[in-house]
Amino acid sequence: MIKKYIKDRVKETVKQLYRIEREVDLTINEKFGDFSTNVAFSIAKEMKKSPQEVAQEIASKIEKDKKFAKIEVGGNGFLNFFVDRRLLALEVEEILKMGDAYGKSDVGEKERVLIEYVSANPTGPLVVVNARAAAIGDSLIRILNFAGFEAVSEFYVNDSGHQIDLLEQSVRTRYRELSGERVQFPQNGYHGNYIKAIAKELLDKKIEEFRTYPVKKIVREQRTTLERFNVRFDSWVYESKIRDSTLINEVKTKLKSRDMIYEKDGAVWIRSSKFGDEKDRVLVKSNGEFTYILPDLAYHLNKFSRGFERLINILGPEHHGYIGRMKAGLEALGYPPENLVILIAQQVNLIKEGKKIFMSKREGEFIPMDELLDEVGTDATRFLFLLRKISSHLDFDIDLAKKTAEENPVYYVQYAHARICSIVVFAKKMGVAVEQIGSAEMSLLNEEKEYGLIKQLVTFPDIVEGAASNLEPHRVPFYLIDLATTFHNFYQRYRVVQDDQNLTLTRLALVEATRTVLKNGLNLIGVSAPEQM
RNA sequence: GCGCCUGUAGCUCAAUGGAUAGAGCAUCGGAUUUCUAAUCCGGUGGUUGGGGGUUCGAGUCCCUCCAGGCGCGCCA
Repeated sequence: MIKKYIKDRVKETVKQLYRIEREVDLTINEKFGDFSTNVAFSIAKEMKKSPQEVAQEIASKIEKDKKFAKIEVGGNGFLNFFVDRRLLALEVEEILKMGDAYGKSDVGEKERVLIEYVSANPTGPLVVVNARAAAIGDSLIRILNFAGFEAVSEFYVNDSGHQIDLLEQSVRTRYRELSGERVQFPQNGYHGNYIKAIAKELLDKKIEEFRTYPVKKIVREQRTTLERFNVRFDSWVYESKIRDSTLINEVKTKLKSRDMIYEKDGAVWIRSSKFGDEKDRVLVKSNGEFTYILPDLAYHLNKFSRGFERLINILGPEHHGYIGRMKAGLEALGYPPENLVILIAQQVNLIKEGKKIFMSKREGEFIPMDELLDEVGTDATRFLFLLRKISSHLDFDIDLAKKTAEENPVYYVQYAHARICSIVVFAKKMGVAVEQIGSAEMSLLNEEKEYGLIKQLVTFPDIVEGAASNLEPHRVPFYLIDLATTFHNFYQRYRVVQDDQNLTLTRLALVEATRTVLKNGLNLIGVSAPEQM
């Protein structure tokens, strides 16, 4: 907990000297000591002193602490800490002791968060774009829970409305065709082959159920695909249930009592423009049907009523217009809009044979997620999608993905893990008492590369915290690549298993700590940590 | 026309407002009698789309222009 120690020490000193509270961030930069902070800059402004002056004051105050070999003030005002080597080495013991729990924290303060993602219409198989949302959502859940939040995942099944009517008509038509009738295919119907397969199944089983049967089957298949992708939802909520409940009326009544709805042109409107939406929206069409807004508001109210403090929705870019509407709607109902966070996972352009593919589920042109998993694999696909910020647009060349599956950095990280496993196996074979690494003599660590590895390891908890509080899962795989690089470099330069038994045990402890962090990190992004490759 | 997202090395992408903008791929050159060469080391490669501003400090924030993507329905 050396980083925490430095942070606390600086915070405490700042408080004593200037009577103010400051958060302290530590960064690693090889050129400037072990850990650095820029805390003096912000204080300098308030105290009307120069950053160097402030940094010097803090440094002088801490200097007598034996835990630091040296504290330097950079020319511009950075504080650079040089940590006592023995202390750094002890961090390895800490990691081994914590094991699977290393990196966990309680920054989330048990905040109850619901993440809704994928939520694809039950009108066809999941496609490649869904994989991006799935990878992001599932990893966020894992990261948030590791960081002390209470995060739960949910899939909302839109099993009502226009698109389901179309699904029903499409299946019915194919069924009749198969029965030998000549029928016209519905306009805007779903053309995919899976529709014919379902119709065939119905015919074989002699079931004439064109609505609930296809929906159930498609949802079941979507779930199977997600499980293949290491994604499991805590709950599945059906739009039909929300519509049937008393919730819709509650929303209407509540809006009415707050004078948030009115009638115009035979339709019922919500005054969403009062809360920043571009314009008012229709809730009930003049033909009496609901638009999607009413059930969606009811659904979000339902989420809040289950005790969630923050709702996170992961949506595609074509839905960004939805943000203003939904927030305005919630505000009209008296809920603070900032409790709804909508993450737009930017689009995935599929490139095949150098050309962008126009994807339409309705026309039956799309690449199923299952095909991607067959060809690229779960680990590589997850890593590939997570290796980008949520807001970054992404051209996904499926041919290249297949071809470069072997060059995927995920294998680089996994290889580091497998390598360590094989070192341990080798050590055992050589008669090293591997089970005693817990009591290895850490002061035997003596090389800068060894300390460099430790410094990288102790950064992991910060990475998890940062990824959680900023909702940025990509920080984890990037960190893992860095860690693997540091490890491979160390491995190339120094032998772990060698003549000196004590040093062997010490280095085994170091690489085992590395393995622990690699494994914990891979687990956070739902990627496996193989013991051999 | 209005709104959201994006623009960083040849390509794909990083960089809580912090020190000399970093990785991978590609390319060029090296490393293994030893725990996995799916590895390591080094070289080449940049006016961070253009222009202004804010400040101790801007790839990051503000304004403006340019380019690309996506939205702007009583569809979801």
